[in-house]
Amino acid sequence: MRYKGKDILQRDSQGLTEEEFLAAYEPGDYPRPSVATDMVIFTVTDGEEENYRKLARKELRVLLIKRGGHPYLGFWALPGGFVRPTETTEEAAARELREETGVDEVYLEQLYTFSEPGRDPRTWVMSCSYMALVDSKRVHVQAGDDAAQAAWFQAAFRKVEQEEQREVWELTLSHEETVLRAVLEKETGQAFTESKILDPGGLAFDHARILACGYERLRGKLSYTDLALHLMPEYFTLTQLQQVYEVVLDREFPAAAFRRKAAPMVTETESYTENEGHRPSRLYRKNQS
Amino acid sequence: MRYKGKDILQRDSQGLTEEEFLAAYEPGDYPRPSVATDMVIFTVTDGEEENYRKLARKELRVLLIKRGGHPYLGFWALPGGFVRPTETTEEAAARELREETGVDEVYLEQLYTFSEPGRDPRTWVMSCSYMALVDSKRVHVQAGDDAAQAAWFQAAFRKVEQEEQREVWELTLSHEETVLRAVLEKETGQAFTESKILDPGGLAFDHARILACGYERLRGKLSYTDLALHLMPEYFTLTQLQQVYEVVLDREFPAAAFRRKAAPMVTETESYTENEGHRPSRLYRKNQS
DNA sequence: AGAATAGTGTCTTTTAGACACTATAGT
DNA sequence: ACTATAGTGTCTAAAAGACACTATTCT
Repeated sequence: MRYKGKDILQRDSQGLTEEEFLAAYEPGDYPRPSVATDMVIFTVTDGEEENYRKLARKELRVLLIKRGGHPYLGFWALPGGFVRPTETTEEAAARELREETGVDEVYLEQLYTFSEPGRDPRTWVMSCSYMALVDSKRVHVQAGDDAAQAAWFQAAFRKVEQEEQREVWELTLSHEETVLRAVLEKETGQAFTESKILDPGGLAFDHARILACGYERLRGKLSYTDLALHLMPEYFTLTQLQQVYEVVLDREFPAAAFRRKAAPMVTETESYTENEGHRPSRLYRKNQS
Repeated sequence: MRYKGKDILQRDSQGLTEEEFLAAYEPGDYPRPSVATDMVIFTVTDGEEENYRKLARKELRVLLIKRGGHPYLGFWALPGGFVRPTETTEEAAARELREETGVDEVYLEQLYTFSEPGRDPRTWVMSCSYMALVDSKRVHVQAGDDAAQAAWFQAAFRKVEQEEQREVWELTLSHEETVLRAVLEKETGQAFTESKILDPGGLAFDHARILACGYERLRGKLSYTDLALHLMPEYFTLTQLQQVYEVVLDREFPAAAFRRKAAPMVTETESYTENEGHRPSRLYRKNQS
């Protein structure tokens, strides 16, 4: 008896108990979709230092994989793969993440399930998408089996047009010489799940929309959760944390107010940065728990 | 050419163009799950009036269907059904909603995709869940084909225990003589998507968890969006709107502050309530757009 | 000394809540 | 006149931003 209070002897209109029903059950020939997971994996890295005593600017990066087979051969795509019958979509995502980046035990959050019948030209494929936040120091990218090439693209996401009811957003992804520029349109007030891809900009499938959803979720939750801490290494300064907020939200914060707001979610340590060419900064860590 | 800038003549490692590849493509025999949608349909109705001149208290209600076949024969379940290959999950949800309640063009939002392999004892079934918000005046419940009985259950959702890292929540659903009481446990800070069902309380499958997710989403978004307006009829008073906030969030608001906050999302009309046994109240409507 | 960042104190502005007060139809 | 709700004005408290000022290490 799987279920508290369930009357296992109750019979249906055919006179069968549930046990008998399940023993006789044959999956009908309703059509079934393939279900894949696609992942938006975010990390924050240091950009170029301009000057020995200036701090390095932070950059938000996303992992993309260059497709080595049809469809979308040669296009850049989010890492992902098919879900197996013995695992949840989240376990599938965690498995893919481990295979692609070698990291385990990272923050993982389901974004949205995309199910437009024509989104994969091969067959009926739904994509259950996830967002992962990883500390760049723990990542070692490995090209997977079917991946021709994997790279961390610097990401930017900006509103480029604002009309009465309609907004146009541009997602720019760059890695060395390669620059991908996707353009999406959405209704004001609506989420990017309903957005229209005006230009996929070299991204495979509907991955521009999935990326936009990941960006939107990250930005939304940053303000009212401690999500940003999952992007930080074990020890970090409050200025580094502030820079992560600034690069993700694409705006600046006054230092005094930021420190007041950040204080309750971090724990102060007795360590300081050294040899930075200026006053040392106290190191903090995520709150215990 | 489906895709701007796509080089349709590029050949893969087998020497095939994408067109040739797709023509030759055979869906492999990877196992595929069935995908269903389950819907948390919320509405707000007037409770009993105690007194001819007192206002009726608002009640939050959820539509449940009594299962007429195995598995979970006789249990109460969320309305739902399987997704067809020609539609998105959202279209499937809208179709179910139309069949069950006769309403069209309502607010519909994807919640989460549940994929635990054992969640349906028949076979591998993922559930892409949706939340719908409908104005109770537009609803006419019709029992569907496979539904023995459909009913609007009054819903309440409360935290009943709070420990260091763990919270226990109780979901109470009542309709006439029937009272369902589900109990869920979750980690503090985590969402109900990851919660554990301690007692399903007479709800089928993992529907207690799906309901909890719907409640959580509704509560979360109420504070920073105009979601509540989808639960309102065309014309309503600010007090009615306030009551919707109060019944959903299970707390009271000071009227002056509430009216300040609500003002920007509604448009004032020149109509007033009549024959209420006290001072008439101005009627408002959702903002144009 | 000078550069660059770390960190704090305090003033102002904004927003949410408290609360008293006035207004008005219906019986 | 009384009941119950509608609606507003104003004070207070809390939080967010502005901004000036001090502190500290490395070159």
